[in-house]
Amino acid sequence: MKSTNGTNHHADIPPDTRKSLPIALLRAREAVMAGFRPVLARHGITEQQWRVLRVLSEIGKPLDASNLAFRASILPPSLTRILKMLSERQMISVIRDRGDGRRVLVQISKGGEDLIREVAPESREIYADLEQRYGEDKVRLLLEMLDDLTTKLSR
Amino acid sequence: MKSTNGTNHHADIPPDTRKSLPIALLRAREAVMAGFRPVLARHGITEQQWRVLRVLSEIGKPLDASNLAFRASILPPSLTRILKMLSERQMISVIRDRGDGRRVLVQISKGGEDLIREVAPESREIYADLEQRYGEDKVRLLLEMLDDLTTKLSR
DNA sequence: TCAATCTTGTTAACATGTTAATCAATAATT
DNA sequence: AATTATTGATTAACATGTTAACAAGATTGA
Repeated sequence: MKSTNGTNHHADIPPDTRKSLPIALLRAREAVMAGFRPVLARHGITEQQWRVLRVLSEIGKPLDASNLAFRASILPPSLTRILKMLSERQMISVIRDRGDGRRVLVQISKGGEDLIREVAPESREIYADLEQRYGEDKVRLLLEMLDDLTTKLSR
Repeated sequence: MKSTNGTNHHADIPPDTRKSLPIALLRAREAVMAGFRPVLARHGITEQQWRVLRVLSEIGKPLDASNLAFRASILPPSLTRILKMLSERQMISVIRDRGDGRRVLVQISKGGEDLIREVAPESREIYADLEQRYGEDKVRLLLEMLDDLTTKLSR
């Protein structure tokens, strides 16, 4: 039994924060977003709103809220609030499903598409800089490992 | 120029969410925390409060708020609120620095240490299960890559 | 058919994230 | 010493995360 940092006299209970996967993921995400957030902020949009718009743009057709929430990795209660915002700002259109009165169908509108076209160049620039700093192949490998981890833990 | 998902007719603007590092990091973190959160919830504590307690326990001596915020990866405004909670629940003690009246010194107290001892076994169990599912060596490699990424982007 | 159940989305309540403004204490400058 | 600038922490304001409860529409089964 050995202590890894010299200051924790509880031995290995718990592992120190440098070896914590949740914290490492949080910090990495924070470091990545530090480059992106200013770009989005300049366009008056949050990271989550951006994710919603991107998913809708990729899909290209009306999507119900549950599916949208899943694809954008946003919880339903948050999505409800975000849809209200984006709808007021004319970036999306929200209508009730004719066949199933519970469902809400969301579609990107012209305002949203315009915003995406505005932000995309800057976004790609940031991402290119990231790949250049960290290594294009390492980014690919990291993505693969993260996806693998997510898959293996979701069962 | 090729489309990667068949539905995005904006070509490569922007890369689809499956290849997005921020989202991959978010999902991975979410998958990891899904196992961990119930444990903390059973003990009536949030993930961030747990991080604060762990850092204080590892350090083992009074720490000023700025340092604590940095080590726990929590922003100062959030930390202020968290310290108030933990202090009311007798998990930490907060005093002003004698030498520098601006600083606040935080130290874990008996209640906090007790909680850590309670949660630690379950925590290790979850982490062990994670390592077993994903692979011990892959966890190490992933931690290393994340740390590398964070470092390279923070300059 | 109709009551029980399930599903979808929303609301509620509280905690944290995020940025900007503020306040008090210290340090720096003249 | 008095003024100014900087620093550390807090407060404010708004957006999201998180869990639980809820409401309304759809399904099921007796």
